[in-house]
Amino acid sequence: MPEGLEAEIWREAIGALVGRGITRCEVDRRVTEDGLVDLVVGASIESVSRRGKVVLLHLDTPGVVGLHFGMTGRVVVDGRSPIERLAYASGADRPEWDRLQLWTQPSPAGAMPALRMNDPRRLGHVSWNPDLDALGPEASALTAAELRLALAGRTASIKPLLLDQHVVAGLGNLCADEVLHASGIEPHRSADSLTPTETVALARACRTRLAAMLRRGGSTSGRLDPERRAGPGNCPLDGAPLRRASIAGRTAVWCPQHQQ
DNA sequence: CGGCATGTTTCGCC
DNA sequence: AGGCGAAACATGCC
Repeated sequence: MPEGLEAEIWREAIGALVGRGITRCEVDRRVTEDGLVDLVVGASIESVSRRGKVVLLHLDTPGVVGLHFGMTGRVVVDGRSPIERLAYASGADRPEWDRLQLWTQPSPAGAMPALRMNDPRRLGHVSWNPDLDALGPEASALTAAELRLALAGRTASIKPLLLDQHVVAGLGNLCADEVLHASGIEPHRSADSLTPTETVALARACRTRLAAMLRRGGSTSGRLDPERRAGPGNCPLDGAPLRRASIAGRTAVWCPQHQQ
């Protein structure tokens, strides 16, 4: 489930913890940086931010906790899940899948943790002072100039490049298909074949489509999503049968009619 | 049972 | 050297 949009939804929800002190922390050591527990207990959460798909808890200690969600991670804040509809998790939420639990003062009702990250597949991780320098520009605010620079000299297909967080940060598989669909670019196209007009359109699609999908609930709320679920259906823009193929190991869905 | 999954890192091969 | 694609990782679900 988690792409940059889900990270943004969770960032906002975790904002409810700003000003609280961390009284207790339990982690799954297999996905947590060594020593993190001792560093966070006793600290207060000063702010919560996001970079790409990473949610950042800024502490007064100081230091930063980075939450990365992999493919199946999700967040529960004060016992509430900010995203209810989980395509891959189908609502299951077993205690043995908890990878991080934070208790705070003030605390929510009962003895429940204020923040819990639950991740069955364990591809997510919890880091201390994550290095964010290598990340590309933010997809949700991507300018044409930033995209042009990010793609300069690259010859690979545009779809896998958009998924590379060093090139652009925040896009996942569903959103990458969505912005290519919206800007009329075929996913196999090599980056150096894009015209200036296409680059402008693609950057704009990142801003407008991601904003629209965020309002509608996240990365499963794109125009392609209903078709995607039911098998590659028809293009919501022109009705042509959608095509599905694996590109660089990930499923791509596109419209052969208007994506050239 | 086989195949697939909203992600990242690592490994060979150009 | 640097970029690319495939494989690996770990686990649940259809």
